[in-house]
Amino acid sequence: MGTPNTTRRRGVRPVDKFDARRDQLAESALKTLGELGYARASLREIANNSAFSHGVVHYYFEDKLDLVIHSVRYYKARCVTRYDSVVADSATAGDLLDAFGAKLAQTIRDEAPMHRLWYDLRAQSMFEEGLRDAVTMIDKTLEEMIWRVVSRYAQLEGRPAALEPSVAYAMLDGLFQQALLAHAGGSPVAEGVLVAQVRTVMPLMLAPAAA
Amino acid sequence: MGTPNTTRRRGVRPVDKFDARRDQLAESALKTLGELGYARASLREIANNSAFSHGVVHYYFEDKLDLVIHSVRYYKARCVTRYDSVVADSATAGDLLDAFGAKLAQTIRDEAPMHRLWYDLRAQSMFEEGLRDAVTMIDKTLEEMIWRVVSRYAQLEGRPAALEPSVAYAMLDGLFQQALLAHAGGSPVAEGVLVAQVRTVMPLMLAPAAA
DNA sequence: GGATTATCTTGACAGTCGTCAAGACAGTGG
DNA sequence: CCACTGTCTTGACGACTGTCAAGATAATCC
Repeated sequence: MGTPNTTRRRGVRPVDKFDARRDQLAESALKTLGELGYARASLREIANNSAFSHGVVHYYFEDKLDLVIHSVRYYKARCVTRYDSVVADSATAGDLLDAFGAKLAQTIRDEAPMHRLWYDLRAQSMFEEGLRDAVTMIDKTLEEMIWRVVSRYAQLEGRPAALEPSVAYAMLDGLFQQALLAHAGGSPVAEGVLVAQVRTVMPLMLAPAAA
Repeated sequence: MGTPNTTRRRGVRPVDKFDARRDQLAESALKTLGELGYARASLREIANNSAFSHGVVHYYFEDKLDLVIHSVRYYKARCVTRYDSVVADSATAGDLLDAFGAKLAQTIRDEAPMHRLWYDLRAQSMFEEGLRDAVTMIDKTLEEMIWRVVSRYAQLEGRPAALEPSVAYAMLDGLFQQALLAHAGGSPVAEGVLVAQVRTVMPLMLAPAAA
């Protein structure tokens, strides 16, 4: 038997070969989790959708929670930069709204499974203590991601934002969630509706324009 | 063996004795579901928290989904009138905001398990086709419930609402969900924060006051 | 009261789950 | 070449799941 799972630390031989496998398993886990959700995605099914067998999971992870948390952290680390180009490349407030809307629509279209998994886990965290810390942390980084967009929008518009970051995030997240729900229900116009809604709501987040 | 479960129809003997037991089981199911969530609440555990044994569930319900859907429908039918007194009893816009905030805070405090269950089921509906119709329908009635508050608020304020019902609902639902998350995480101020946030956001939903 | 129905309990079924341990295999260092 | 360590597979365990069927109990009707 080799050394146990996550108690393994750098400094021993293969250094990051270990972490690379963890990420590889995380990738496969995300595929299955996005398909089936947290509760129905068994470790056997996750392993089946990978190059390995079901026993290997416990070689790289403490337990199912450890795998799931690592997986969603792994995903959100990439996902959190999704809107940075919107902030960087927009020269006017109108540009920003267009780019933001386009990215939101694309997210609904292309990454629906990942996001329904996120909402699943966030709800589970209210039941499962072990998920709470990771979820809270990720939610905070999402809030900061959204705030970069909103504050840049305020800057381009020349008016200060009138809402706190947490409020802006909660509102946009609510809209996004409804759109995802509609998309999951088969609505082909969910993304378009979301874009229009965001265009309506974003101006309300800034201090009123001087008359 | 008696007649099967839900294929039973009125017109036979006990008429509503059957439905009464269904509601009684739903009540017990809600207790367990609110405690454990959808995935971990087994039929045996639900029956244990009731006056009956685990086999009786299949006498009154087709399967687990049937029980869960009936339970959450049963709850939301009551819950959906929760804010009607806010609408009916408020004489001014300020009164309404106070009453609305107080009810929201009370809901977070007293009915947190029911609402985390609701968010759990709504997320599950994106994975489980069988939940989708019931969830969509309930979500619509919640939207209408919120809209009664918002439109009454607009009326008292003398300004028309500037948002569609779906947008108003999504925004407030997003705020409520964040508050519930914080409450579940142990924050003792979650309700108070929510009240303040709602006070900030509600005016933004109306057309700007004339200068 | 007896017969018939409705209701409820008990016990079992076929699966699935997370977890773990024993051993196979590969690669490396001596 | 041997020993050793890291990696992975296989098979098993106990527990739990939704579902169902057979029989006990209670209620109802003739």
